[in-house]
Amino acid sequence: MSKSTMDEFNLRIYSILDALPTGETISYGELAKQSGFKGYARQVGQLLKQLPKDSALPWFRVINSKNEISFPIDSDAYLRQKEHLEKEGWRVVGKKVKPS
DNA sequence: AGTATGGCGACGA
DNA sequence: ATCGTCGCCATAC
Repeated sequence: MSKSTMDEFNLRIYSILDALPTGETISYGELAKQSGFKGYARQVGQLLKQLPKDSALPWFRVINSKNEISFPIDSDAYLRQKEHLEKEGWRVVGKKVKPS
């Protein structure tokens, strides 16, 4: 993947994520697919992990295809994501993100 | 150049 | 529901 292609990829991911409605979630793979880069789920993860902690983008609305938070249960990141999701009406049991 | 490591995903057992 | 195994692809050594 060339550098310019990557820039394009990043922009699309940001754009889609920015437009993702409150109360909704999306998977890494789905994001990748919608951006036109099917199979780039891991790259989505890589991109999101470099976002500043106070980013305006709803990074926490991105979970894996099994509807789980992709962080170790005891990590800080896990907790932060859980808080956010619950604040938007989800119930988080372990790693599972369930509708309330 | 080869290997390990991820905020992943699909499928089979 | 859970655990392996593979496939996937950029990054870091």
